[in-house]
Amino acid sequence: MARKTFRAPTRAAIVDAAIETFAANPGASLAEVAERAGVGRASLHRHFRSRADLLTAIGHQCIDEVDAATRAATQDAGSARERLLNMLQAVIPLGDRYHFLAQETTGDASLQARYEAELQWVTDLVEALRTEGELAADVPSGWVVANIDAQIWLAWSQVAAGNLAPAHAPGLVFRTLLKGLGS
Amino acid sequence: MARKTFRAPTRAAIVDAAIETFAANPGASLAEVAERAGVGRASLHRHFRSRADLLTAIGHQCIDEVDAATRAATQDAGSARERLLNMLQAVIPLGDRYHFLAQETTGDASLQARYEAELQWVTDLVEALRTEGELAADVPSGWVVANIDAQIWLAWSQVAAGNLAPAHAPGLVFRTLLKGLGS
DNA sequence: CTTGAATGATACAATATTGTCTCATAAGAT
DNA sequence: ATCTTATGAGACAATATTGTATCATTCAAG
Repeated sequence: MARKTFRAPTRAAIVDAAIETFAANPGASLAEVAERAGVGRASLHRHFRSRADLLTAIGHQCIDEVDAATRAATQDAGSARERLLNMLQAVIPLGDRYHFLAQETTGDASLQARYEAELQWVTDLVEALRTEGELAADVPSGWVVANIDAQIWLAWSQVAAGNLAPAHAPGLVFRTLLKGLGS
Repeated sequence: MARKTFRAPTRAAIVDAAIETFAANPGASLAEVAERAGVGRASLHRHFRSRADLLTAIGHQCIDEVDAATRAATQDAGSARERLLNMLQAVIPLGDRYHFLAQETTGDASLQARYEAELQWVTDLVEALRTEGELAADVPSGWVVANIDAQIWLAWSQVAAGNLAPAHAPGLVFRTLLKGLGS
């Protein structure tokens, strides 16, 4: 009963390890995941009946984290512009997590709904940016949304590869999105 | 789709089918590839000893195509700015091909060398852009290179998804890269 | 200390994939 | 027509992965 509260959160450890493992190689075996989690393969199957179960749990975990980080970072923002920058600062470090939201196609309906809600949040942000005159009129909103997604993932991978300082990443993405790379 | 020759040699047909198949699902089986190529699985193995062999052949084929398209499109360009736009026009339609260059990690040394040469071409282009004053001083060249890669793939996938008109894609990417999405 | 739940190790069956092989056949060239 | 070559179909072994089951052990709670 209360036992699980105090014991090491093996379930969460497995999900964490799975996110890291699958981020590096989506085709990785469950044995690799278990090893990375420091857990026997049998225990993994005790927590997650099947590979699909694990993938679904990963999806929910990722949305939980991204949701929480985004909400906390943007609630005090005044303008959409500020909301974008704060969101970038919060989400870029979660790049691997964030990537799952866009990449992994799961059969779970509730997960799909949550992902679309997340996408809608970004779409709303883009519309707010447009209303505030931050966006060029001839740039489609869908392109802006796609670019935000891509830049978050790109920045994370550049940071992970050691090509970009973590502190500089959000500002650089913000600048690239709104003003581009030109002089 | 018009890329497919209607009476291609078997080997080329297999490589084409493999590119399409693996672009959609990198973990696809060789049976799926053979079926898509309209070829028996045994024949596939006659042309390519192993899965790794096929992947290497795909890599070389992709670099061949991207190389040829890039060279043809940029040889008459006067400025680096023009070279960038011409390159985007040539390469974005090859998005699936292009993606392999960045994604598939192969053990083949010669392939690796060719990929790095391709990367160097882009790096040289970026340096030329900088020399011509097209880039902001505070934007690292590595970030520009990474952005060009990402935008090519993004534009291709948006076109493939029907969210972006093929004719608009290169201009939109060019504009996004240099001036961003802001007003 | 005793108990009960969770775990690791291991064996196991079921399945999918890979790569090799054989054989009969179709297509093309001479 | 004959010969050569590539092919498709299928059998086959080897391997990897998945999911289940068993058993001894650990560890914390009572």
